[in-house]
Amino acid sequence: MHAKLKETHDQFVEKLGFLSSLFGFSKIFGQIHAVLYLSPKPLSLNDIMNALHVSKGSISINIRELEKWGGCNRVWVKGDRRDYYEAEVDFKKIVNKRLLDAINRRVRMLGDISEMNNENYNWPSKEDKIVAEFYEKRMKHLKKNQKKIQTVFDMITKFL
Amino acid sequence: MHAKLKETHDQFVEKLGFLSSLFGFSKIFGQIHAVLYLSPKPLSLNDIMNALHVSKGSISINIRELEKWGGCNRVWVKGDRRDYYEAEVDFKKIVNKRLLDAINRRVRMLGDISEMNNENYNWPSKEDKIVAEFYEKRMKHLKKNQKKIQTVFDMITKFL
DNA sequence: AGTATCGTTTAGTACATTCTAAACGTTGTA
DNA sequence: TACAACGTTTAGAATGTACTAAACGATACT
Repeated sequence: MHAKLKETHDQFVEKLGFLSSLFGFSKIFGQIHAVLYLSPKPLSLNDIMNALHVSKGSISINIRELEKWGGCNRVWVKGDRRDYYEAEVDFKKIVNKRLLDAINRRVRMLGDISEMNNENYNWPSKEDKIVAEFYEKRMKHLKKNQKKIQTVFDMITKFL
Repeated sequence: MHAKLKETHDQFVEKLGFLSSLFGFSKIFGQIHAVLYLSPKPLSLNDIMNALHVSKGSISINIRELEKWGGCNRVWVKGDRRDYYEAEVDFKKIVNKRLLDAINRRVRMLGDISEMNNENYNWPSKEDKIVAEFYEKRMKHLKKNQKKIQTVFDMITKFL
């Protein structure tokens, strides 16, 4: 392959790997997707290994993670024992499959926290009652904001 | 303070710390915000230190990080040398200040990557030309999706 | 001036993460 | 049945991150 194309390929892989790490995934995670994304045909573990120069075990683990997140699909090549993978290019599928779910779980977690409350408790001291009321105020405030975030994510889900 | 309130407090701190770590921040980062959020009055470094039982240095670093992200404000208490902090409770401010910027930077990075191209290059071999065309196709596809994501984030910015 | 109290910085350490290399079980093949 | 090729798992190493404790400079007070 021409050196110029190799350079384009490698730069793309590197940048997507970096971006992947910024989003809290591992670097290889993004790099594997990049390699698959730039390949016209499905690739085996060994192919990816040669492309990235990382150990087989590391790829094995990361590609399953990538598959879980909907970033690639396992394809069957007739007469070949190896597993082949191709990049999932439908952005909608990638996002919908798990990403929005994951974020949603976190947003709902906020809602759960805001459910914590000490209302209707008979406080022995007056100071405690004041603190309890302040906490209650905060919890309500939190719940309000959580609902707003929830609305935003519902909007996104519908838009994509 | 009543044991029941203490428990509410500590659970809230723990959960927000956990949530913080899930979003890629440090645990303490979220815990500090939680402590400030549940305090009716501004707190000093020492106050937070006592509340969380972590070293002063660690709090110093993390609270400045929190301040950068718009999660708290430094307030001046007349006649007191210490720095005091209070939680930023305006959710809009927290998000707008840096969070959306940070995400936007990443989204735009995707756009930059899609600008990589080998168009109008005179390929010596026919195979290289085919690969180059495939790469070009992918870059266009990437750019299309990047624009979609960009639109979503513009929507969010306007909504919040 | 001398001292005490701030917040910051830093060197070292504990911890978590992520990789490699090798062993492993499984499956197809001679 | 023995062997080769495959993907997975795991122990250990390398790396990165996050904390503590202590030193530090700056500031207010006596």
